[in-house]
Amino acid sequence: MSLTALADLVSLCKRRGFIYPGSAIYGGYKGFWDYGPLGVALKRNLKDAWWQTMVTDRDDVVGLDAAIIMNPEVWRASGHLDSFTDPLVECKHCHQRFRADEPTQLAKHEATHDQPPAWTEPKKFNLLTEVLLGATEPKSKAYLRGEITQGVFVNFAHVVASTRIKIPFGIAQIGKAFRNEITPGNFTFRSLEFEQMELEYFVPPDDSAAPKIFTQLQAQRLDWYVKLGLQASHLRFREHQADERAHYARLATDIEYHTSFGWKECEGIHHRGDWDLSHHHLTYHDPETNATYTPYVLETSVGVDRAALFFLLDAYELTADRVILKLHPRLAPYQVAVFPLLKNKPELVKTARQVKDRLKANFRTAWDDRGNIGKRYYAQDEIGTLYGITIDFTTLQDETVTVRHRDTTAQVRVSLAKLVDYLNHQFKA
RNA sequence: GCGGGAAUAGCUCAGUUGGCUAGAGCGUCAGCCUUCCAAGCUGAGGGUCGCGGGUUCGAAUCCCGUUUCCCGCUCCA
Repeated sequence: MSLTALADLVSLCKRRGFIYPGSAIYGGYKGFWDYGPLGVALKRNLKDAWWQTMVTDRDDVVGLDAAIIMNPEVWRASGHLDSFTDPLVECKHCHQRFRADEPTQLAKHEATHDQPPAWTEPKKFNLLTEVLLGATEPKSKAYLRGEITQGVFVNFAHVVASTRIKIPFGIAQIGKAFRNEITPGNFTFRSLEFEQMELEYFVPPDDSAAPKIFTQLQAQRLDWYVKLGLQASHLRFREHQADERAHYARLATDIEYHTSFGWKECEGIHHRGDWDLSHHHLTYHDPETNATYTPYVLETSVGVDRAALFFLLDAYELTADRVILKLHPRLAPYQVAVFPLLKNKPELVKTARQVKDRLKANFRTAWDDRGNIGKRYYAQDEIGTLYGITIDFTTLQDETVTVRHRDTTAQVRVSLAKLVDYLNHQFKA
């Protein structure tokens, strides 16, 4: 299957209310995006699915929601004030910019010029976003969190003390993070404000056991995407080489998705060792062995906006006569839509309303009575609604409705009494 | 930041060598029609032509500045 062109999706997202450019009426604002009615529904469904798998379904994981702004000392201890920077140099011949700390890339570029290499002095870009706090001068400088992870570490001892959870265990969190990216772009793929879903999993500092758990985590995470409908052939792992790992990582693997603009990272899985807890001077006391140690941390960090983008790209299908968004029932903004066959026949509209009211208790349900029936099918296909329920004149006689499937356009008649069961069965399959 | 392209209605665009009240199709809304796969009928609403300055009797159109978007390069959710 061909890859979805990003421009097609951007257009659909704006037109139908998934994602709009940020601050659009003032000309936009680079690196920021707003989610419309359908986009926020998709994103919420995605986060719910993740929380279900990573927290609710597990006995060894608890949730957390830490503050976005923390004591700046957190970022000093975590190493982000020093290491969360990209030293860049610019080639004086062609003005292209490169990371100063990647000699192989620099050498490769130097080879493309006949002239001797000429680089500008390295310039540091700290990715942390500064904020000024305080109602009166002088204000104090703080930072918007550059990753949500640190909120877990600073609460590690609280969670241990206030719950009865024991290592191995995890703390999960979903929330916004901010980075002064040098070049945002590719739609929502890289933006200055973005949302993350992360699990920090604490294990004993055992160098033979931890990598095994790390490997299991990789497999679990890949499986999550496939179960929610991403094509397995569009996903892959990419191991980080030693020289590209983040400052905290002992092992790092990305889950990447195949886009029209290349294989792009969706999720990072890191073996953070004891980097964070030891820098925050945190230890764990094992009540059974009476030992005290600094646990290792295995982390999985999903970019929610990236995942949403990739699910949209993967679901987008352009056929000869329609656009279909083949979203998984778990993720689609609407699961079903209810139509009166004709809107100028009050008895059809009244019955359709009753059906809609009944379904909305069980499913995310849309209503549409514009134009004609084909138009409504088209419009619902385009936003991923799985089933169209049409109330027609036969419904008034025998209490059956037409159920039309998004992907196949096949129709079956189902009795109103069995409709909820029928749909539940379809969504489970 | 550098190179290239662009900005006119919600979307896709037209707008002549500067010159009538800036247009079209689609979409939206209202009404009509329509007994299952959009693009039938009638009407309405919607734009200080990205923003700021300049030239001119007159600027969407010419000049300067600026912002934003798209493609490429470095940026590890």
